[in-house]
Amino acid sequence: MNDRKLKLADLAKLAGVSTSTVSRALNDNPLIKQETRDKLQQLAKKHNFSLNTAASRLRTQKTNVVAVIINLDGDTEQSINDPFLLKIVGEINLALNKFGLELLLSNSFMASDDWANYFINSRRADGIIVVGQGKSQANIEAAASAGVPLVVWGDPKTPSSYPIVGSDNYLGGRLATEHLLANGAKNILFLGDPGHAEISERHRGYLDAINEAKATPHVVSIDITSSAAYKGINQLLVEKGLCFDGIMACSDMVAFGAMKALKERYISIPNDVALVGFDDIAMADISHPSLSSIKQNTQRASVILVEKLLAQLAGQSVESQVVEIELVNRQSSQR
Amino acid sequence: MNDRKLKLADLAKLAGVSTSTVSRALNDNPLIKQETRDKLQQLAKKHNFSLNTAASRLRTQKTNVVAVIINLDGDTEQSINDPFLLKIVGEINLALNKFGLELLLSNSFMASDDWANYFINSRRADGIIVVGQGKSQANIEAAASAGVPLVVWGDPKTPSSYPIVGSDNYLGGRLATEHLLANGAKNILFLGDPGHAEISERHRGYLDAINEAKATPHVVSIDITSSAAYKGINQLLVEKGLCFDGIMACSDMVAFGAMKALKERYISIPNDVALVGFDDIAMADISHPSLSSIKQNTQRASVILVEKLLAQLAGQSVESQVVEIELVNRQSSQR
DNA sequence: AAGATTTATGCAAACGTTTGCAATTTGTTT
DNA sequence: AAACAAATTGCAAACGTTTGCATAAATCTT
Repeated sequence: MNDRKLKLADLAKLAGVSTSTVSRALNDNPLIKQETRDKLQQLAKKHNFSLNTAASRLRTQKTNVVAVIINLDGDTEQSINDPFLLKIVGEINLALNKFGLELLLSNSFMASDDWANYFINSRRADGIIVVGQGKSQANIEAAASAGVPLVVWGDPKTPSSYPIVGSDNYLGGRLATEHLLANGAKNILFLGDPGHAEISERHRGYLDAINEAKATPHVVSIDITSSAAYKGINQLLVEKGLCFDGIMACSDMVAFGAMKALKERYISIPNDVALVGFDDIAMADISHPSLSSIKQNTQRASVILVEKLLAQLAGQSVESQVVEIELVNRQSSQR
Repeated sequence: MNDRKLKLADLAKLAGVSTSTVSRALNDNPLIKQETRDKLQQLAKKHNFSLNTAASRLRTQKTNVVAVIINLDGDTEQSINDPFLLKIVGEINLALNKFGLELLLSNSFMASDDWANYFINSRRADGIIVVGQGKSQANIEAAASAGVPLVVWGDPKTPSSYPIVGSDNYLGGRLATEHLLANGAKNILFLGDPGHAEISERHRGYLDAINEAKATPHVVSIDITSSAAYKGINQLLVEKGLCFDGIMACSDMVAFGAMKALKERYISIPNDVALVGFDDIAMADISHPSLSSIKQNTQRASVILVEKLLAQLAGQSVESQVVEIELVNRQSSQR
């Protein structure tokens, strides 16, 4: 770094014009003659100039920043390490960049009660994307009705005053279960936590499919982590033996936990037990047997989340939206 | 939201004091009488007041924001989905929060050449944490010597003018290999890309261990993804048959790719081939067989990264640092 | 009890942009 | 060529904090 930081005024002096002109030129304002704009933009590039965002945010009252909050329930172990959550964050980041926005990441602020205030009132960000409804929707509802620009990744069918974007979890649960039934499974376990918003929908889908097939539902309610799944299936096997021949797991990580418990007892997947997961994380394809799963279109969902947030910031009213979902058929359910 | 946004001046009027007093009180400045401070802080809380960060950043020239850049090589497929990279980001976020800093996430800006300028000159962030050296260190070097406050997660033994924090990759490679040798493996493959900074160190460790044991090294050079590993091992098996009895994989994801190829051919792990990965991601524990791996202490590393960045911002000169590393012994290498 | 300290508060000038309005230049019409 | 319209630029006032310095109030000193 040669000299100290240039400001707009310095650049203006260098070019022999006013700061207003430079400001407008750099923002490509058509008020300024094209020729002047080009010249000034080149000059800026040459001197490695960039606007002071603090000043410009102060003046415009806009930040072009979106806060992304990973909303983990305090009482679950589903952690920041969950590959699916992190995948979503990655996708959201790309989507935001596409719109010229930046991503302020937060995973611990949801706990403090005034998170909305913290981000919005303080003008740290223009809006908030919450990843995951968890069990505590009241929290979000309060912020939304207080006027905080807010969109949520979660279950779009949850009634809410804020827009929720997410997969058709009901359909996902149904598809997975029907697929297991079609592959000859009769006693299908639902493995997950039906108290959790998104998962309760998957559970509904599971139940409907089971009932239509006149089969018997059986829910193993566990915390949504692989280790809880491992323990849960293990315990079930110990207590009741192999009393099932299919598992609909509420996430891929949960499915892997179950898979481990089964493999350890030499129970064949998919022959003895057929297995379908949810999320279609990278690992699903690389595990052995590969894991059939319900694929959520996170990429599309991320773009929609951002669009809805922008629309909301522009004063439009926005609705929840379902994004398509797809069964990816792999070895774990094939027979 | 009832009325429009409060500012410092409004709060001051409400309390019947000057804005200076309120400002100082909210920043817990000892110039202000304790009693007054308490009173004003309560008032602020009551009215849900928070400072406009744009204004305060403009005035103080500090943002308390750190930009985190995920540095992916353009030509590798090691993607934003790599669980390990994302895990690190999560840990860094926690570490930053601990110091009262915020995290601005970026995974696509490394491509544009003036990223440092973009973040620092524009006062979007006070400093930068780059996750991963990739193959393009020149890029970072240039920024660092231009005076950009910068720390890197990578291989600390790489000579550099900027501080690098990371695991003892050489030792990791050595430990993994020695462990395989101790478990009776004679022909151990190194699976990974020795052109990559961190991995080249692991490779060195591998080589030294192999040579000391008077064994023969064999490198399968692949892109560091599970699918490349899968294909690589598959191809090797097709062309030369089972010509090895141990694999040191340069990451867990790579190990899983290899594992799949082996399992598909009913090659037993660990009996026919012993396997050790690197990173110790969550999946290592839940796979079957569970994957032995070299565990990187990402939590500690993250704190150190932040501390070093802060020290650098305070004008101190900082050095690269190695964080401890540990072999986690699981089924995939046990015999 | 009056001066000398110490403690607590207020004044006002920055920080670097953006933008409504006024002023200037250029082009168009009669 | 004068009068008008359109295009281009500049002036100056915000945006909401923080902080050096000056001032006022309280405490101490002799």
